[in-house]
Amino acid sequence: MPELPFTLDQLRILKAIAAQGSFKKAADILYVTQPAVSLQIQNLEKQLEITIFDRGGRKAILTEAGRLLLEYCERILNQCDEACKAIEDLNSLKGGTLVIGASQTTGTYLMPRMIGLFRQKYPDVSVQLQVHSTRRTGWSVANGQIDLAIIGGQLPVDLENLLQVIPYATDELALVLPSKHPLATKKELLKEDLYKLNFVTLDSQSTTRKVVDKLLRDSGLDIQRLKIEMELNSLEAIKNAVQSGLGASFLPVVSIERELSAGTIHKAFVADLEVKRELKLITNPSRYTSRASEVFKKYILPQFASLESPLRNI
Amino acid sequence: MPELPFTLDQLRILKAIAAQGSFKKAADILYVTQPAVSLQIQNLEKQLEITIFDRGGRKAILTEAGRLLLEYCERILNQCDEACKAIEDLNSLKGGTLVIGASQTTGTYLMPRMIGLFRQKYPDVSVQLQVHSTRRTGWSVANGQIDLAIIGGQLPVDLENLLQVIPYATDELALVLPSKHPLATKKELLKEDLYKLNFVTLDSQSTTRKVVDKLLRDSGLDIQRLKIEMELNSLEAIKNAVQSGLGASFLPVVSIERELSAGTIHKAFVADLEVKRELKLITNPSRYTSRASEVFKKYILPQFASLESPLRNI
DNA sequence: TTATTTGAACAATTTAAATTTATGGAGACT
DNA sequence: AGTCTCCATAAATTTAAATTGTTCAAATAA
Repeated sequence: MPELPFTLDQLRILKAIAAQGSFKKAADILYVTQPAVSLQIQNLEKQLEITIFDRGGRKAILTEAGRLLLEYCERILNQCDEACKAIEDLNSLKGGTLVIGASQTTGTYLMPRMIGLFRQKYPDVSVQLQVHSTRRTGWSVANGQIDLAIIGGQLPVDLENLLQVIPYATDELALVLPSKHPLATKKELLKEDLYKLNFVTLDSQSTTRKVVDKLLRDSGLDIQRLKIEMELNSLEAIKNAVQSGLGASFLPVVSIERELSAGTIHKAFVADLEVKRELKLITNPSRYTSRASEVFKKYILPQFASLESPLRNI
Repeated sequence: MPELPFTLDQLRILKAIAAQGSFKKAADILYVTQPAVSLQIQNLEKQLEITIFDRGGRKAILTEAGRLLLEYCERILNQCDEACKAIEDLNSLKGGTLVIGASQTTGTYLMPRMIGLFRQKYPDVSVQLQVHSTRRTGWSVANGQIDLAIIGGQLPVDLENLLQVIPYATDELALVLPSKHPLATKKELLKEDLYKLNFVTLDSQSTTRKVVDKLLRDSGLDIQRLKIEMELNSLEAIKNAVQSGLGASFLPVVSIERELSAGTIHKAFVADLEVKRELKLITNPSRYTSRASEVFKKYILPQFASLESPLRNI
């Protein structure tokens, strides 16, 4: 109801006249006819109940009220230009924020590399990485706090239906032993051998632990018979424990690349046992996808995706 | 040429939706229908090539780009409101500037009182007083540097036609003597007595001086025979000179009110001689008249105008 | 001076844009 | 499921703005 007493077009015209000192020249610059300019200024004067220009002589000269209005006019138009520029920057990825979610594993070992690559190409987009449980990450994606996320665990069914879940990569969980362990010399272990090992595991709440337990059970192992030396809540801590000879563990291969090449840890093969989990990309299809998110999904993720991932076929 | 990518109305709608969290509620508040709101936002999104709202759920939620735009939006709309307020203040005389011109005499003795009265009623209007020669004042009024002026001299003819000249008041130029002067005792002087006096006058360039000379000449006096003791360029200086007994002078009565009542100066009457000049109000009819100027002319000036002035009949 | 030019105002017509009415579809609440 | 709310869409109407053509006044030039 509180009608605005002027339009941006009118302000633009006002500015042009003030700059040119003439209605006609302003009209030429704005690519309209002179009467259009006259009318708009007349409307402006009528609505504000002021006289803006002295049109007596050859030049149009601002009145006091006109000068006052012009000041605001310039400020307003400047703000408009700035707003446009900001929006353009956002569109061309020269600004904005990308919020990525990840589980402990991917957040620690995969994301830093991806984000590095992204920031190299778009240094003006700030990226935020949120490492949380699969469950919490799922909810954050659902309500828009996170643009996209990669998870390794299973989503609650309600979220599963709400979100777009795309298979992204296979994360192998390798059995690792201290490099000086007696069994480290064997080329291939048997499942039975596992019962002889002392395990250092993640705590039983963690998604990764649950996944490992399930896969071992599925392959016919009795996980109750496995000896658990200790439970830790950090992969790094487990790695250190294994390297110190405290026991064996199932760890994501991405997390032990460096230790393997340094030879400080041993990766064992177990016959007829593959402990693998699917990493999945989750997004919220019912929400706006930012340009940054779009680009990340299209150009960054595929470079790290496994060959079978749908993301490869873009 | 560079078309604006949005209108103030669109920004207003954007703000309302953001505040209400709903297209419909925003429409209600703005007293338009819901489709009008939807269409405008769609136009905005199309023109800026961004998505502004996530319309999935029950609430309309801003996207990142939307939040960015909203920031600017609020700033712009605030500036608009401020501009309106400033203009309103100007209209209601809660702001603005009034520039008044005056000659030495009126500027010194009359204007301060008038301006005081004006400022008492409209303390928010700043008033500027410019004391200049009649000629220069006339030109300033002509080209709009001065809103209105009161002059005592004769304008050049070209200006006379260009400007509106209204008789304002009669300024009597009284013959004043040192109070101890021998002739100060006489009830009435004769014109002949003037030749016996030593005069302290304004310098010959001043308008007041010219007016006095002309009037004396018109009344049959030979101004060559008048003895001029000295020429000063300030009325105050002349007053002091007269009080010190250095000579006589013709001074505007308005400038010696205080001295007369204090008895430090003597006002003499000369038979068959009236030295009076017309003070005139000049304005520029072809220029915009500010509200302040209007009010000053209408309500302040008449209180000091002589009975015959047209200003009285308002 | 008169003639010519230039800039702004005015009126009527055309063109464009925004709003409304009416309707359909998707999600949320009972 | 059924209903309700909210937003999108389409066609029609209303409203506003731009253009064309013309007049008028002031400034410039002959």
